[in-house]
Amino acid sequence: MGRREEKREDLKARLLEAARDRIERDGLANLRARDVTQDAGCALGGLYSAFTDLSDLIIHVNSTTLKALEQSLESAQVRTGSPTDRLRGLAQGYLRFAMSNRNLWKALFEHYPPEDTPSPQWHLDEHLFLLSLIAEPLSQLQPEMSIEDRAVRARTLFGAVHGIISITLEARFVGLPPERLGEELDAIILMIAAGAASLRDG
Amino acid sequence: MGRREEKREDLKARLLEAARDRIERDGLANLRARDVTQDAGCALGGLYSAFTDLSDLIIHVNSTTLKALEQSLESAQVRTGSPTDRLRGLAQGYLRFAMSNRNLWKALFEHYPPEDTPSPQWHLDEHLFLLSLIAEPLSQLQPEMSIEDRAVRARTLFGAVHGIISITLEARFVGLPPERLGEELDAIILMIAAGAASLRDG
DNA sequence: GAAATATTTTGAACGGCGTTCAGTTATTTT
DNA sequence: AAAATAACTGAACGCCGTTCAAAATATTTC
Repeated sequence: MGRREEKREDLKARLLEAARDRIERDGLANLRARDVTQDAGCALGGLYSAFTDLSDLIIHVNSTTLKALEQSLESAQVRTGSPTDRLRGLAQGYLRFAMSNRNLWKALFEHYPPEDTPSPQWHLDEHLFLLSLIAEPLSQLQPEMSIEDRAVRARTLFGAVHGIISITLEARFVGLPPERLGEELDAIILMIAAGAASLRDG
Repeated sequence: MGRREEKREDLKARLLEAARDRIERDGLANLRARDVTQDAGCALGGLYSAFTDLSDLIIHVNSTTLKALEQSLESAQVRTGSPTDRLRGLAQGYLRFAMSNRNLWKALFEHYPPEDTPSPQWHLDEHLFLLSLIAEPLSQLQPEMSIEDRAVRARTLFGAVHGIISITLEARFVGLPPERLGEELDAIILMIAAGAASLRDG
């Protein structure tokens, strides 16, 4: 029987859960290898038999966070209504997720892998669903745009929405009053959609 | 004579310059107290007589970067032309500064002070010029808006522009192709301005 | 099932880091 | 010039991620 593989997978799962819980509770900056391995019930070195290093473990936590975000955005009714309303729904859904999973969400962007080991391609690819969710309503809003241009524009829109949310929720320097985040986000999407239509139709 | 104060100020200046150079060359993540003090020609402990700690030194570097950004944005001809063009100029100026001072610019947002010592108020206040630069053309674009709402909206616009630039220049996950950053930024500003006008005028 | 072999788990030890502080040196005061 | 005061020095501390020889455990062989 694959008794060995079983235990290995079990250890990975326990470490993943322990790391996730720690990040959720205390934030990524307070994550310690010693804490995680203690919570997972293994020795310090065990981390390095299950994962490459702490960065690899964090990437796997971020991977589960991205899957939860994907679920959250797809289960919202963002596939109905006008293109503009769908974009608004996406932005509000992203905001809702960020607010109710703040530390996990922040960890998505706070973690910098060591310079000699960039994020693996499979993890980079996990972000693409975000862009396809945006690109779809965009194709109705700006049907004359090429697919490539739309892909670029989807990234631009994500950057704008993410930027507004993150300067506020990271609570650094020039953030908005949090209670106005929702309306401002909505206003910007409305302006962009209206502007796109107005520039398109002359 | 104030020989003591002189030397103290001289040490501060040397440390500041050394830290700035290191950040500029190698990025904030590679800044080391031992490197900085060696470059500045003092012992390791000297850092802690001139500044509270390394975080304090970084904040002072970021302060000089903000002043340079302010200079750069104000010397650009962003005080002429239509409100929309002024916003476009600001966004392009911010982009230009970020690209030609990438590591210093990144350090503005990469540095997290220790949790028990948040950024001092004087440094938070140094960011306000950005908002006032934005708020001014905004007051022409949306004259019916209250001052408070405009201040909030200025933060929103900054977040959007900064977000688009930073997801690209930080080269993580969902960035744009860098060569299209300028045009996308411009397109978004144009859409927002056109959208604002169109929603305002019906 | 026992011995031999292969694999995993363990945690003390390592090197690098920011920070401290007692001892030393330099400056100012009397 | 002596005393008083401030500044500078760098070895030492504590914390961190990571390694790896040794111990524990699992698997294979006979």
